[in-house]
Amino acid sequence: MRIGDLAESTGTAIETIRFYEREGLIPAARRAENNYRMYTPAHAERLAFIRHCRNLDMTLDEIRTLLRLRDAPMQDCGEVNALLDEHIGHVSHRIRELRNLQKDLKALRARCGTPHPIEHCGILNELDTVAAQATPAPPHRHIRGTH
Amino acid sequence: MRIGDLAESTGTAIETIRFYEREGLIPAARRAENNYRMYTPAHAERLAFIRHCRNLDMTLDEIRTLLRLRDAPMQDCGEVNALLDEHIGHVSHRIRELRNLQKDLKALRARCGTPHPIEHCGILNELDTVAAQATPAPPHRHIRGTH
DNA sequence: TGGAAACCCTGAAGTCGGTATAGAGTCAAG
DNA sequence: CTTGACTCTATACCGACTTCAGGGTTTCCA
Repeated sequence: MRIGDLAESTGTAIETIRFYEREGLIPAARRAENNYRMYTPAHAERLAFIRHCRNLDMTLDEIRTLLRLRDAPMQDCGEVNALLDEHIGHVSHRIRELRNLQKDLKALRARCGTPHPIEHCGILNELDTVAAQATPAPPHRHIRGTH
Repeated sequence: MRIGDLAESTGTAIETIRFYEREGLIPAARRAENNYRMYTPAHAERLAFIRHCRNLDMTLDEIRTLLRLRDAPMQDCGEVNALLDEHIGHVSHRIRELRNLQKDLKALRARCGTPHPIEHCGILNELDTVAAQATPAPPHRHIRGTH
């Protein structure tokens, strides 16, 4: 299986696969004579696992931990449970934040029903004067990922 | 007003102020003889505006647009309304996504009530086998911003 | 058979919104 | 006169990729 096939079968961009290899998330593939990467079903399985975790918005570090645990089948899975619980907590927290944000945005939007000259725009005036006490956003947040 | 005063009065890190200057969000400050940046209340106002917008999770590009509109008080503010509506749409969309995510995560978590040996862990098995059809996450999402 | 299209490779830089660090200059107080 | 607080520039770093430049390889179709 070549990298394009693996990409298609797992819904992953080719560059992302090479990136995961560099990051050590998937083992380096055996190379064919022309230096093309050749993959086995085991690679596809592991990559599918990773993509599923990414679909659940886990970080690559979290996924690395899960992979490590998965590769050591002797221990018990308490750590897996804990990681998942923590992740669920992160998501809940972010949802609460975004709901507060939404409340503020809608209140702001209500300041201006129909277009006015800009100098009398309720929205810009509010953004000018009001200190932002509600939901002070921590740095490095993304609402949307595209673009 | 020196940069430290401006930083304190607006709750902005000094490095962030210099970063905004490089990005063209605030005009370059006049320099004192010792090459220190000297700010006026007008700078503080503009920076407060920017920080308020950031607290509402707007991108720097969105803020640039708002600043441009604000600086041209002749036109009407229909574009301001539209930008805000679009932003509210982004936030709503993200909340819906995260709620779906949360549903999936909780279903996954329910697969493993108490620790088992890892090879029988319901969570890892589910992550292995289930294709991720629910909420396929677009790239570049952050649930949490800290760290 | 030839040449274009489709695939693959490496390495490096760009994205976003900052944060952190190194190394140096400036200024006021003790 | 030295200590500490403040400022400056320039550069690198964060996550999770994406994009680009510049090349090699394979496959398809006329």
